[in-house]
Amino acid sequence: MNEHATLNASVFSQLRQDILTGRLLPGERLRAETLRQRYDVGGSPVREALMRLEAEGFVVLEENKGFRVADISVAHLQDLSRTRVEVEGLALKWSIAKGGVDWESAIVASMHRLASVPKRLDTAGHEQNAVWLRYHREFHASLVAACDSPVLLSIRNRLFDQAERYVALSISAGGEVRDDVGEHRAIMDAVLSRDVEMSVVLSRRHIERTTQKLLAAMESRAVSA
Amino acid sequence: MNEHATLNASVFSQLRQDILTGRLLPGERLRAETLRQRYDVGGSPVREALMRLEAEGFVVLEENKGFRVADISVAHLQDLSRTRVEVEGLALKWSIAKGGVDWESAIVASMHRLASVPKRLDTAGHEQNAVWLRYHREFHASLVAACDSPVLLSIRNRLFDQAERYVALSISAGGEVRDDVGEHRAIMDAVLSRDVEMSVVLSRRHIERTTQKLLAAMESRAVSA
DNA sequence: CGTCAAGCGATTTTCGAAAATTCTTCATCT
DNA sequence: AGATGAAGAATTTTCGAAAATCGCTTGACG
Repeated sequence: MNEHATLNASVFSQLRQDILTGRLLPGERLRAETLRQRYDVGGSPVREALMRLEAEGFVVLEENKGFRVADISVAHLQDLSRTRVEVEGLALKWSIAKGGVDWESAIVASMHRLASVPKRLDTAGHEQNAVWLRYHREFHASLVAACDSPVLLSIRNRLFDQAERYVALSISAGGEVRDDVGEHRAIMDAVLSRDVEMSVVLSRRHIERTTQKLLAAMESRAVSA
Repeated sequence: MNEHATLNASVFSQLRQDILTGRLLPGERLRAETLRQRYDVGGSPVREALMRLEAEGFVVLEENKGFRVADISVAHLQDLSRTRVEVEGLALKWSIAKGGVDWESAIVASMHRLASVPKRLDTAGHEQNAVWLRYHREFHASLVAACDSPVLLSIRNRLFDQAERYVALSISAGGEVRDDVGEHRAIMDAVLSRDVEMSVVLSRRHIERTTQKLLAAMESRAVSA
């Protein structure tokens, strides 16, 4: 894809992806030598990538003791959820206020794409999970795309990614992800009819329900690796 | 202070401070060699610190072309402000809901400290400006300290720091900062009487008024260095 | 038997120099 | 004159090794 990118950037996105999709587990130690081999680069790019990820909250640095993948916890997921409900709601509100026709069509388009992914996901190939996750992210992104606030959007995206890590971990640990096409369509309808109140409520419920599933999944199996 | 910290951490906080207080100006180029001399360290700590600052939005990296101090703009300040009003309001709401007596006393204490700083600040020593800025930050932090949401708080802090950069730049460019003890006391009273509605409104007005002053200052003198 | 300290191996952190890239200058050609 | 492009300078990016730090083992001593 992006072949001419700098090594640091490449390691950054790979590492980020590996953490986000659960290929690197929460709490896992990130030894410099191991990572250098894994991505076939020197120490500097690795270290720089880790620093960026630390600022984004995907990685934790204990001084002179090295990096670890950020831990997950019930408390953190709940906190994330609470905050996300508010931020997503706000972004939705602003987006509805400012969105035009092209914004609407983009929503319809991404909804269509999301709905096109086959339903059974849990035990099906990782391939399809990845596709669904991508369309799902893009659908939700399209809803708030018109909010016209880079600051708010970057916050939203950060929170979304953090939450998606829990989803990915829950999937990769054998959990099934609900593909509530209906739920998404309801949100879309509310948004397209410019019903702020309803949109925010449905968005909140959507997030809260997902959180409930994730919490259940976390409690069922031992949380710690 | 923290003598045993790692070099990277030291450079990070110094660099951050230099940007936040306007010793390094928006858009200014950050050459590796210059910074190495300035902080008397090798290239690695500098680079790593810059990467972290980039993720925090204080620095911009153009690949293979180096780092620059993040630009400021009217649009960004307005966006920041709008977002901050909402986030700060939410944090206030949650804090009021959960705060106990110790939270209240901490607020009273920091209000007292803030009010103790002499009024005339503009042309007075940089020293006093720094003290006021610190007490000001601590006062506002104490208001939301009980919100019990690390996620929301970290967002709030990030936004606060970004906004403070505009304040510092406006001061260092010769502007005067209003020290509205009354305004702060009004917020405190509303918060301590657990009047969420009033607290949020006053908080909003406080932020918006500051923003107006900053915008005026930005337009009066040429924005670009 | 337990505690403490010294030493050793493993790991992180930092440096200095090599490799790669971008920017500048200047000569050449149309 | 203007455009083109190739050599050289400045700067960023990356590497590999040195320096510093941490954690553990081992052995001495109370």
